Amino acid sequence: MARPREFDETKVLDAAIQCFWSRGYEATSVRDLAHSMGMTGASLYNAFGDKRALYRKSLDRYVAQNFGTRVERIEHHLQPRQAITAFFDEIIARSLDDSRRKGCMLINSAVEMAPHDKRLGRVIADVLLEMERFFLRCVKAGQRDGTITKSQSADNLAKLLLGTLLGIRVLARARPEPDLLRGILKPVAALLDQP
Amino acid sequence: MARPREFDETKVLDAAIQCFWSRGYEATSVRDLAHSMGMTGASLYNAFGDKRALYRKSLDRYVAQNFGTRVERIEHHLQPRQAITAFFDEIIARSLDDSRRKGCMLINSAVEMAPHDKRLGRVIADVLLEMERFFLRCVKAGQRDGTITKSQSADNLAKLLLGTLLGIRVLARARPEPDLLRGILKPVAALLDQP
DNA sequence: TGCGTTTTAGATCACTCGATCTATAACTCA
DNA sequence: TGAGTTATAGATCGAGTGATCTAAAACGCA
Repeated sequence: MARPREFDETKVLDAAIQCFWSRGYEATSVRDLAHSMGMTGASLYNAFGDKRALYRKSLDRYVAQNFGTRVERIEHHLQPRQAITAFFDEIIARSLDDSRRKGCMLINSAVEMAPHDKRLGRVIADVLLEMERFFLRCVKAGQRDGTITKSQSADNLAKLLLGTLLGIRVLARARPEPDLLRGILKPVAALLDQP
Repeated sequence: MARPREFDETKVLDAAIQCFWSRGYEATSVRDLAHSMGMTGASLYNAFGDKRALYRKSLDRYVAQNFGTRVERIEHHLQPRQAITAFFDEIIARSLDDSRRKGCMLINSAVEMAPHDKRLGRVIADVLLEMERFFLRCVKAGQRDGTITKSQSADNLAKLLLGTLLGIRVLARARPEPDLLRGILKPVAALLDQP
């Protein structure tokens, strides 16, 4: 019983993601956002609250679209050891095919926002914990079916995989060299495969 | 034959480092900097050029003070395998004893600045390459004296150590948990020690 | 068609941004 | 001491910041 919105919320959120993802939070102005989202500042504030709330919504959607779907797709279609390989192959391919070096928005957030915004910091930490749990499920399953080494605890191997993921993603922003990123992964893979 | 500066360049640079380190480049204003450095904006511009040039000088000094001296100290006083352990022990201790979660200014720069500032990006990439070379020297020496595995190439092991370093440093900004950071390192150490 | 509601668009708020100007103060050397 | 040089302090520049206000436009329902 009132005027409906002229914009598609998911579409304008995707535009906001692109802004925040490539420039970060501080370097993105509300005018940049409004222009890219095809709306005026007033509409933006009316629909999303303030800049920080818009960032939170953008990050939530980014995580759901990128991490959520990928984990589900990989975990349901591959054996545990292959799931880990596939996950990292995709990450490395993404990092190398990223001409603007945007990296991963979640990890960028972990660096720029987590220490200064308590609430956002918790969200980010939770997602990183989910990632660790994904790796942990893969490692445990792999240890059960004999495709992953039992020489190290599943907990520590999962933590190593999480750390390796962040390392690759961050390093790619400054040194997006195929040999470097793949070289990091090789000893890790060898460790997992060790009898 | 003119009026000498009233400030100590190294002291005001240290103050600038603290600003940029804890808040990042974009979120730090020139007024923040001038206040922390105990000088006016005009003097700041006169002495350092502009904000970006000041950031470069701050980062240079940060790297020289933190990375340069640590590498030299560790590499000259310890055996190669112990040097790697000591390096990471120090990094983890630093990450856990960092109540404001500032992390590593160089790695923060790699995320915030490297993709958007070509010149600074090269500087950062060069330092990361130096770090890789430090690890490479340690690994090669360790492989020679039998304290580090030869099951993996020294190149890849050095890359792994660099990636692990970045992973730990970034993860600590969102999840500064002792078990997590130490857990990452354990499988890496086991891999190095493998016969 | 008019009422109530909500979203628009554009102007504008006070403030802060990086950067600069001017005038004064502080020094060296002749 | 006075000429020349440089650093200082404070005011201020235009542009841009996040956020808000007002008024017009677009709907559903009576």
